[in-house]
Amino acid sequence: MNNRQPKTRIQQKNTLVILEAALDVFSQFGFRGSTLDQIAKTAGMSKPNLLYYFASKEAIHTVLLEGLLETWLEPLHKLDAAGNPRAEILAYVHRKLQMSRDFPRESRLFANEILQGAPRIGPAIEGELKKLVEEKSIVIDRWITEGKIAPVDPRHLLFSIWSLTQHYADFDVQVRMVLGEERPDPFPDAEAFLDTIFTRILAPDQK
Amino acid sequence: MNNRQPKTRIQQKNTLVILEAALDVFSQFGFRGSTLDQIAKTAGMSKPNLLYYFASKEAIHTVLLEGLLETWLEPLHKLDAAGNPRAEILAYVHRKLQMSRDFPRESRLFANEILQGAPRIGPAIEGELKKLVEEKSIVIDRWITEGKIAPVDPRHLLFSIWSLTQHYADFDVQVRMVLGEERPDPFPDAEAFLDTIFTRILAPDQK
Amino acid sequence: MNNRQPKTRIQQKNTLVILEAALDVFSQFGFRGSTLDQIAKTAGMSKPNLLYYFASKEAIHTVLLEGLLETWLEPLHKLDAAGNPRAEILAYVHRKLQMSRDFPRESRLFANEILQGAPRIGPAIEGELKKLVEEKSIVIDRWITEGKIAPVDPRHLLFSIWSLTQHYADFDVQVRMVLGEERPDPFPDAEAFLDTIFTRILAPDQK
Amino acid sequence: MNNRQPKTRIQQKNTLVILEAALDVFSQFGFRGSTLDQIAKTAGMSKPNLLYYFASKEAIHTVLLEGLLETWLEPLHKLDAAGNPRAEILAYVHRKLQMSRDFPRESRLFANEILQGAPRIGPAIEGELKKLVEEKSIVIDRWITEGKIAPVDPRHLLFSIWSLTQHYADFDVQVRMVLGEERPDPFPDAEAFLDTIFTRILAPDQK
DNA sequence: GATGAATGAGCCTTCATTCAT
DNA sequence: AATGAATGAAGGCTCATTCAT
Repeated sequence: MNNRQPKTRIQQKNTLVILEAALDVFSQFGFRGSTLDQIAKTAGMSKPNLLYYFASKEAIHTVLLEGLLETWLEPLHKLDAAGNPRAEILAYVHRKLQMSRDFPRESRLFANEILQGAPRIGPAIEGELKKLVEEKSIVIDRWITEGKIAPVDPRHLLFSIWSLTQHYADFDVQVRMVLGEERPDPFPDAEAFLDTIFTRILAPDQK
Repeated sequence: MNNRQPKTRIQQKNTLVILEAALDVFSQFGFRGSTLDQIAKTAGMSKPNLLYYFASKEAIHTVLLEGLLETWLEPLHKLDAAGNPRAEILAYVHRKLQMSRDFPRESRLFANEILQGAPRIGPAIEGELKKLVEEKSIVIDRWITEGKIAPVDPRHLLFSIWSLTQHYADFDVQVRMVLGEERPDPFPDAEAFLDTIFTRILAPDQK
Repeated sequence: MNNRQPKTRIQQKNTLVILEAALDVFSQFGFRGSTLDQIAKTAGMSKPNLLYYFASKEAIHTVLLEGLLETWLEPLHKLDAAGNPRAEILAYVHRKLQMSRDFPRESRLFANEILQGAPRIGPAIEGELKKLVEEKSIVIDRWITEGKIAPVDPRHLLFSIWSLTQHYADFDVQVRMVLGEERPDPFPDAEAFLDTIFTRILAPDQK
Repeated sequence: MNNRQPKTRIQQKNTLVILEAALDVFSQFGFRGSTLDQIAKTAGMSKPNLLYYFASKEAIHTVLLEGLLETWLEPLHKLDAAGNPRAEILAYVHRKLQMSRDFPRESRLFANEILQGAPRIGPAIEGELKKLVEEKSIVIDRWITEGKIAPVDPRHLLFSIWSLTQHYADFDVQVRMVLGEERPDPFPDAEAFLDTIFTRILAPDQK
């Protein structure tokens, strides 16, 4: 069963069920800390049946990671050099925060991979991500030169967007524990907060 | 070896060597992804000897975590309600960034624990950390009321400090990969960047 | 599919294809070292389809073995008490060598079974084969008494014929490796050699 | 535990116990047909303890095979070009038969390896064994030229010695079944038989 | 007549832990 | 204070077999 394109409906369904379960487990415990038993149990399937659909534990993990970086890059791709600078950056912040809300497990899967030294996704980071960051940094630098936004290191600006938004996915448990149960959903406040601070950071007429 | 206070020098030394090695390993692979073999090898010790000093794998991990939150809270404790508001907050940012530079493994150990759902450190977060955040939030809120800093959600302000500074430890691999080898040390730029943005965020006379 | 007599042509064909593939695999790796996957792949068939034709892995093996001893005995059966003694024995040697050339896999299947302690074919050996050897030994002993061939232990004579001829099937790999690639077919030389030595062994007028 | 030279007595003992047990099992079922469970049980040890002494199933098998070819070649090495031709060859036959009697499992281990296509010992056969056979074939050819022994293909003569003697180890089960329980030890008769036939084969004054 | 789907049992190996020295 | 020796439990993966279609 190495077919890239599942044929029957049951195959499509089970492949998705497995990936869903694996995302649950890998995003929490990392590759080495996760077991096929956990994934199988979460997927409601026997362990050998898992391996009927994927060749190995590694193969499941690889499939999950393969789609990940692309998904991760996409919001940054949309940053439009021709658009309004501040609006563009704020929109990017919003998109990233939206992803943390909608795909927190993917964010944690990524965080786990990086924490472990990016053994699998490293090449893609040194390749595609680095290239994209350089492209967009040029755009941001131009915006600064044109006086559209306040001067700021474009690379670290991007890092700050990543860390601030992904924090609400990766450290979700901590955020909720600290906020307490009276504030069950941190995202509305987070969105307002990020809006405020990036507006201040980028406002061009400052000293 | 359940003694709280190691007696001989060699015991003290070995205890430290083990904790050092365990920090290396746990911070990279998480609790479940790490093995005693790895720790023993890193510590240059036999596996049974490890367990002569600590009762179990769990025990080593616990000792590491126990000291951790305290270390993590300390810079925030120092935030002085009587000091200059902006200077106090910027100093806190500096201290936290300094910790990311000097103790990146501790930061990753913490990140791993949170990613896994904070099974061990959860109570401390819901207890001490939450309480401290509430205290300091009151201080910050007062500063805002007094017009010393610009209005901002104090809790999310703290989250932003944590995420922005810890990012340089937890995602260090990614940061270095994206910056490339021409910028071998990201921290000086990071410090300047964080200084800039927090100055703008907190500047009181904005709209 | 427990029918002894396959009905349709396609059934007959597939049964043969499976036995052919199984012979390939079993003769090389023995019963326990062989897998249905290997056999199915060699047969160009799915594993469940294999088991549609044969009840189990064991069943395939049994069918192969059942026909085997009969095939193995047949050349000895032909040893004619009324024929010319030396010619009869030499003809038997020839027939056995011919079988090593034409059915090496069957020979190796047999060798594997014996090496493993003859768990399945044991009874047939203690029964039919033993009986046949005793019969023919009496014939050979008579020939010796009559001075037609030189005196020799008839049982060990038969063993020697078996070992010398089957060696060219069972140890084929070694024989070819030792002879090297300049002598691609060992059988012509083997035939001449066996002819020579058995002629000398049986020549009656020796001291 | 990859030390070539076991240090403690218990290590020496256990290493030997394991190799002994592994020889039992591998010689009967081949590499793939054997399980660590069988070996562990035979050795009276737990499976993990086996792997404390040897890195893997493969490693045990390798150690067994490594010593094997050397042991197998040694009797042929002793074939002395300066000795009495017929006596030398008969002595070689005796030595080989003696080995079949004393080390039948080693013989079967070798047979299994060859039957499976010599995947591990192949190189040694194409190397050392082939070279030795060529050397000794030259010696035998000289003996023939000098009229000391009857003309015969020297390579096939060696094959015949191997097959005739090893047969009493590899096919021991069959030999004993055919001879029945009245003749519990086939070796004395075998020795006499081989003596007789090789004497006749090599007698120089024949036509 | 054939195959996709599924699994209990087993296999090799690793792991945390224990015991004896 | 330290390590060689040992193991029950678990982990990833394979295998023969079954079931449904």
